[in-house]
Amino acid sequence: MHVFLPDGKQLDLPEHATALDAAKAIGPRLAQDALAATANGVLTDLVTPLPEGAEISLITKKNPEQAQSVFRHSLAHAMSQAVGEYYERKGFPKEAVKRGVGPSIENGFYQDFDLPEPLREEDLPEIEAIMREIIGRNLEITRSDVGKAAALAQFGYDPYKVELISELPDDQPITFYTQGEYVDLCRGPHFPSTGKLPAAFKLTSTSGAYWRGSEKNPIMQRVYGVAFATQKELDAYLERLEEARKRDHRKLGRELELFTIDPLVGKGLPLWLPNGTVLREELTRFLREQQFQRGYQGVITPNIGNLELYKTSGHYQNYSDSNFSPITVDDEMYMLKPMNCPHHVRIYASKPRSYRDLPVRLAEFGTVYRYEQSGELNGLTRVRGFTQDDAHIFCRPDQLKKEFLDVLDLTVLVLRTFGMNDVRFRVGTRDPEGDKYVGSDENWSAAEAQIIEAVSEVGLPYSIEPGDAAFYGPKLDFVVRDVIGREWQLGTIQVDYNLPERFDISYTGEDGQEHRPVMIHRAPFGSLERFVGILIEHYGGDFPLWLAPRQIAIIPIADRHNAYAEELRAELHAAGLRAEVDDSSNRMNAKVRQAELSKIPVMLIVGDKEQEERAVSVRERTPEGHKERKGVGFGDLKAELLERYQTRA
RNA sequence: GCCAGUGUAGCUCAGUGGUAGAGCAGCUGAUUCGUAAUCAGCAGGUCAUCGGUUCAAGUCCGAUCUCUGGCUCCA
Repeated sequence: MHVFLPDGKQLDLPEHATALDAAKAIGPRLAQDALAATANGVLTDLVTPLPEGAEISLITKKNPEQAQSVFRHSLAHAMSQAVGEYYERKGFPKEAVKRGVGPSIENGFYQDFDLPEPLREEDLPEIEAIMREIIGRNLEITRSDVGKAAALAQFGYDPYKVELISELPDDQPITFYTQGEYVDLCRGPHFPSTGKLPAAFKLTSTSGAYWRGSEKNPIMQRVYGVAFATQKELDAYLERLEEARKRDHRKLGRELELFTIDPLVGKGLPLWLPNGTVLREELTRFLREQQFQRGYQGVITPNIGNLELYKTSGHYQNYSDSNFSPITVDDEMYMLKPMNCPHHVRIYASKPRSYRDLPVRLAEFGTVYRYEQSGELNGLTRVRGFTQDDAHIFCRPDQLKKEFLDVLDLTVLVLRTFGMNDVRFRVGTRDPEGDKYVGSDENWSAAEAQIIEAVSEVGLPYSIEPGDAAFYGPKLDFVVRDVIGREWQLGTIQVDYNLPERFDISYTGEDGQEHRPVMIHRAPFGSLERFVGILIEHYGGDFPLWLAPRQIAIIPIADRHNAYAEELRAELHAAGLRAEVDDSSNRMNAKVRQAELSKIPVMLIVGDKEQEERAVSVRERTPEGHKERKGVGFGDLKAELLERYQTRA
């Protein structure tokens, strides 16, 4: 057989040759240093036969980062072996440890176990030590092909492996990887020996995980690890985690007094504190202005509705798991509203509509309630009661695309305003196998095509995710990546041919006939709770002036400057700015520190000099630290701050 | 909901069966100071809750609740 090297040269090799054979043919030094390889761009290891005519490239200790998924996978095996030895040392027989899957993942790896007794997080350092022993033993990792019957016999004690092996085709050999005493069913690829695995790894956490990801299956114990080619990369990753902890909106939410969650009020039901309320009101004001410009009309609807409303809309039947239980009032059943759309449809239906009236764009900051599983609740990002920046556009089919593009434009504006430039679009289409969908195939296909056309016209990156659609129509979600690389799903736009049908709404066309409008559901922020949660982490609590709940701290140097400070405060306040005076008996240094810790973007320091000239000394927080300006005229400064506030700069 | 962990003052945390502690925040007093902590004093607690073991429980055991990390789910 023959393969091709990266420079295009052909290399002749014996039949069933592996990447190691290829390396040996090139030189003994390369064979020594080789860790893994790619064949036709796909990662493979040194012991798997190469495909005939493949373009191959060897990965050595010079570029181990190219084989990340390979060594992470091998580290999962090393961990799996270490956990086995850990329980053997505790006196359990070898068969007591049963294993699920153990793949490489982003940043590391995990392995699922069925253990004789639970593993605790404090046991992880010991497992890690055994892993390092296994690496120290420099065990050769070998590959072997076994027949199905032999494989079943070998893993007879492990029901998970038996299940996996049984599902493999009968006629193909099953591959095993072996290192020392440890054998595992595995497709590979793997590093050539445990001694060549990088030392830059760390076991981070344990968790429960259902076998094969289904709630109906038994729960297994999962151990997570992170791993990189070099210690430097591992350190950088751990630092990033640390940074994420500092930015955690739950921590900042408490420190900056933005919101609180009180178990007596109810879990998943956040209370917005005065500072957080300022933030939220700035956001809604911003969006209201935009919506006004774009021809939206505000509406207000109640927080509960007659059960019949949700039966008509289908929400009651389709989302029974996540609705709050109905309440009986007199002889009727009511439910906390899980969605605003049924109410908005009834507003549309409140009078006859002509084709001349369309599009009708109804907007509401509408609060909805959904039963989320208790284990899912998380700060502001996952709650049971939240307010959507919701709107429903009722339009003629020929207006759909224009309306859709306008919504897309609004969404992009929103994301840009908050500096969320790293965004991608996710088009959720039908799952071809699914049966939860309502409406005709024809309408679904039309809507899916419209969305894809609009998104590609805007020219932003998008992916198509079959099965991600809502039950009533396809949707477009926006996923942003924050400053530390995490992805968040924010707003959504959904085309809906179904609700107009279910509620039998119509408009009178030019031809005098009744026609069915199309609906667009859209929420650029998604939920205000979640958006604010993400915004807190995005800015790390350092909000731009227009959003900062506390914008200006006026710091008198001594008590005799308090009156002047108060005069400035009143004037800024009258202009609509949020200013406060720190008239405590602290020294100025302490007042500056207080303002810094509260992340107040602008400090005005006033002493004798300033008071004399009706000036201020300005200290502003910047990403690098702070910036100082002395002797700035107060009138100029007020104008400057007002300008920045009003333009949301 | 499931698995594991966690819970001590408003916050951050110490307290390994024998008298509940510290720093910060708060209050009072003194200090009036030029760009990240002035000093002193005072007050603050059913150690999540309920039950058990013990002469004695913040500490050991059980149940419940909260929160955390995951899993599953997410219109």
